[in-house]
Amino acid sequence: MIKDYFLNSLETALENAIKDNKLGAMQEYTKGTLTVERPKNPDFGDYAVNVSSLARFAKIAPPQIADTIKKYVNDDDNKYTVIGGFINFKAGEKLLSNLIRKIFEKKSDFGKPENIQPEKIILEYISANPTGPFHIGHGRWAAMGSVLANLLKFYGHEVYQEFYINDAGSQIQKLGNSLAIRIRQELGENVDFPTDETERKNYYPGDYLIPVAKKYLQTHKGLPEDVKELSDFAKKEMEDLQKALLDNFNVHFDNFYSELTLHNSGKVEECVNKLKASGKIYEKDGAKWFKSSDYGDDQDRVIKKADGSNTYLTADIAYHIDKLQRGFDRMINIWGADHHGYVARVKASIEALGYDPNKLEVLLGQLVNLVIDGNEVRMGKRKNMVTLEDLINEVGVDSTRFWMSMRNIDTTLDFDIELAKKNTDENPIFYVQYAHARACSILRNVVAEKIDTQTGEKSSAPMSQKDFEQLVNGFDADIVLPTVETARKLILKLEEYKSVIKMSAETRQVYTICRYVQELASEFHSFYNANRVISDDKDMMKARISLVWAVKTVLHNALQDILGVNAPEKM
RNA sequence: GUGCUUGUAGCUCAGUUGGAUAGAGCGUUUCCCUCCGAAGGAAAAGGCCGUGCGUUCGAAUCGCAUCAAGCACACCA
Repeated sequence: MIKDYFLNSLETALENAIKDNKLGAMQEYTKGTLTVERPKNPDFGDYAVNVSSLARFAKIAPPQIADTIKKYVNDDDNKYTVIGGFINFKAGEKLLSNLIRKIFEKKSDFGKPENIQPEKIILEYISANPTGPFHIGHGRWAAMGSVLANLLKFYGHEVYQEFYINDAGSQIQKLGNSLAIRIRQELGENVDFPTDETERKNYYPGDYLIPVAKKYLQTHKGLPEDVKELSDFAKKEMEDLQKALLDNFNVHFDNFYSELTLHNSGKVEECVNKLKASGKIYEKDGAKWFKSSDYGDDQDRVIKKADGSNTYLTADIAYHIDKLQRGFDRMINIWGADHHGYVARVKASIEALGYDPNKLEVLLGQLVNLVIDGNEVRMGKRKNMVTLEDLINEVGVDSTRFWMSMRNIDTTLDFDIELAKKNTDENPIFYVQYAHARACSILRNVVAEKIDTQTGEKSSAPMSQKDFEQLVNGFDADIVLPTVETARKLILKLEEYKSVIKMSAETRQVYTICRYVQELASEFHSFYNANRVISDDKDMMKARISLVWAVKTVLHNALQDILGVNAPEKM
């Protein structure tokens, strides 16, 4: 790639200069000191290296170092200029056109790194209670998680996506009790949820259990003797609902892991025993405590309550140990920021049980605010609850996925419903999809008969289908040469794709892909407005068609394969 | 009170790991279709990078302090 080529060229020049002893005491210099950046001012060039970082080794002023290195560069195809301590690089036509050839060669693999250490990763996200519908906050984890999974897979890792179902504990009983009330209401009884606030907390008074009650009565006469039967019924219904929604949202898990099976299999008890054996458990006030403070947690945690039951943490420890025992190299969890206090204690338990706590990587995500009519509506309050399903129905799958992924995970996300619905450039996903559709449209017109709207006269297509296929399948780098100068910025943006993928995958920040795709679309729209693709100049036309095809390919890859949204050919 | 996250243009946010004159989009103003999708493009205006010290050749970026916002501090899950 262009960037690597430039860096390589400078590094060899530098090494040769050192060999000739032109740069003073460079013993401490190690390869990798030089980094390539984009110059702020495009007049300087396409890429630049600041040699100031070498000054502390060489004890020579940066401009002089730059001059010396430049003298050792042996490359006539590209332009090197020195300004102050910077060596600027302007790629020659050959290098630019080769980049386009690369896209033609690699197609959907363009941007994939050549040699990375593949890891076996288990990615856990959403992990909600099966006690109700998803809210919009879950939507952020769903979108980000599935995009991250796509990204890491594309990057070369093996990714296993898992959803941990919190189906044990008191909330399931609450669910059953709530369903019981809904069923009695269906049977005509005059009952309702308690109005007293503290008592009401023992129920889920949302409307969503009404259809579940109706469904239950289709196969059952009335209330069962044991409320557990209702709990199980409602739980199953909620899980099915959640799974169906995820499917519709283009989020696909490899496994749904039930917390309950963890308890029933004895794995939780086993875990408690192992912790005991490690000597990190003590008793206080009738409960058993894990000395997590020995491993950096700010206080110790209860592992077994005074009544003999396990805490949520205990199960979660067992769950993470189970992941490790299944042989994963790395565990990545996406958790809401409200769980941040939880990270230290889980890591502590992993370490106490003899595993490497660094294998667990927790991505803490800030929450989502809904913006309606320009006003922020804070989520979390029950009365403001908007379900993910409502949101998707309102703004669509693609827009929801994109909006949920487009911000840094560390910042609270303002989801503006009105904007996300718009079919204009105010809505970034639309802008990007439009660029793709426009590229497709041009490629269609290239091989289509032209009809004059005034006279109705038909004229032959600018290019035959056969010639077009030949162009796309047997690409020759020289073809694109005539348009390289006019498309410099666009080609450089295509070049950037690989490093965006790399950075995004390594920092687990998926929003950079969303940004990139907007920037590429923007460069493409500019190019389109400045240059006619279809023209009588056959060489120029071929060159520009190749370029449009390359842009379309990269947009398509990023949209469909990574972001999991449509790359429409028409809209 | 303690911990985590965030303060950058009127609004929403980037800032490639410390480098050249601080960057986009929206909004505002002006211009661009006889012609491949104007659902687009070109340009202008708009900044004490929350505040104050410090670290060094050099800070939006690192450190300390401080102010403001959000979240969390259970034998709940």
